[in-house]
Amino acid sequence: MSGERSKSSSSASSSPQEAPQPPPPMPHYPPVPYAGHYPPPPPGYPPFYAYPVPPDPAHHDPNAPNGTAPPTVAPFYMAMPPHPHGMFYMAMPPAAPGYPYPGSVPAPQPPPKQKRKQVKMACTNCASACKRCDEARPCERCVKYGLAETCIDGVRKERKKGIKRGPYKRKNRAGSGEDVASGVESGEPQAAPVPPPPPPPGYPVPPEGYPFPYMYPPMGYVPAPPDAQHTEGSPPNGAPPVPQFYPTPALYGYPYGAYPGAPPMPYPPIIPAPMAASPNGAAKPDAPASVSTAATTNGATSPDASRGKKRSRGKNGDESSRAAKKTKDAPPQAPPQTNGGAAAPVPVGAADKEPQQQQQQQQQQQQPAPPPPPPYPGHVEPTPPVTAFSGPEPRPLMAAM
DNA sequence: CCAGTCGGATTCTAAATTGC
DNA sequence: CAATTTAGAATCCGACTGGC
Repeated sequence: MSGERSKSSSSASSSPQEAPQPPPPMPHYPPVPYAGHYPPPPPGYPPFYAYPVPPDPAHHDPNAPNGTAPPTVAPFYMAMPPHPHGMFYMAMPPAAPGYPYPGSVPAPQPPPKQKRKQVKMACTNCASACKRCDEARPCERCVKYGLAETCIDGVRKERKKGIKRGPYKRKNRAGSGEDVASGVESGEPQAAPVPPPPPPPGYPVPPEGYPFPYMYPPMGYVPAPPDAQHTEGSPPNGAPPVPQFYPTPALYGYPYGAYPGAPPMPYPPIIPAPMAASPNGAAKPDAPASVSTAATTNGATSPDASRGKKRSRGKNGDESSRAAKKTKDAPPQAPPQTNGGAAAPVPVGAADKEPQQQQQQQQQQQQPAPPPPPPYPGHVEPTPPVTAFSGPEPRPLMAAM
């Protein structure tokens, strides 16, 4: 995208060849004075304790990409308090509009960009310089540069007439005028609020006004998902895979110090599964990698990356090029594609995936039965990098009842 | 650092079309 | 004829360069 600051010529600051970057260091979690056993105890253990994942060379996959070493002390896992049988709610804030991660932290919304206001007619000087003008004559800029004498309005070219247009496509107006009025500034048409699904049979109804979504997870341990991360524990020679279990994500699933929006922890190591554990251990290189890649894809999307500019300044393009630009009515170029160019860098798949995932999640939430379908109920899509969580403070991940 | 240059996104606005 | 849609034209943001 874009010349990316074609400074490459001026300052070969960065190495010419993009060497594979090591995965970003794991966030430093504070040491936890817990020396509890590992893996976690069965239900009934004391609430809220954490422990480091012990190094386990036996689980180190020598073939792991990037020579990923087995985790030594991080991540920390935090066990959650036992829940009363029945259910618990996982409080999740409603997804921000357009944010493909329902239940996660609202996307860091950039401050609403102020709409550009332009003058009806820029003076000739400003217009030629492509600079901001104002209504005054002489305009501010001309005064500043001593061009007050020549600060005059340009002449707006007459619009072409007789342009044929196709049939107009009516924009769906939500019927009421109020709608239109309010929609002007609010912008996107908001999807109708979806009523929370009723709790599964046998489960109590969540309290009035409780934030949706909530979960009715199975208690205890659930079978490990048929996830690539865990398939390696399967016995060889085609024997049926040994059922592997691990706690539900609510009981077990967030790194110590997790905060809303933190990247999801990889599936924890298999627990009681007899001698079968993922060679990768808990720290699949994907986890940190996801952070790093996401960081580059999302937050770090350099501002100019979206602009795709190519600046080829002709040496002598001074006024000739300018003239060429200003008289660009001459070449009947391809239609400017009014809106198309603005194509916001929206992750193509994301928008489409969102409803599906939501639906899937909801469906799964309505099935309290232990056997979870492939997409693990608590499965969290790789959260976008939390570059700056500006929330007041970590929210309780869930509220037990 | 500042001014000049300029590609292209954004905004404006008039012509074309629709609906009452 | 007013309202609405469309698209041509203008504005100007922001990246970039060169001079001081």
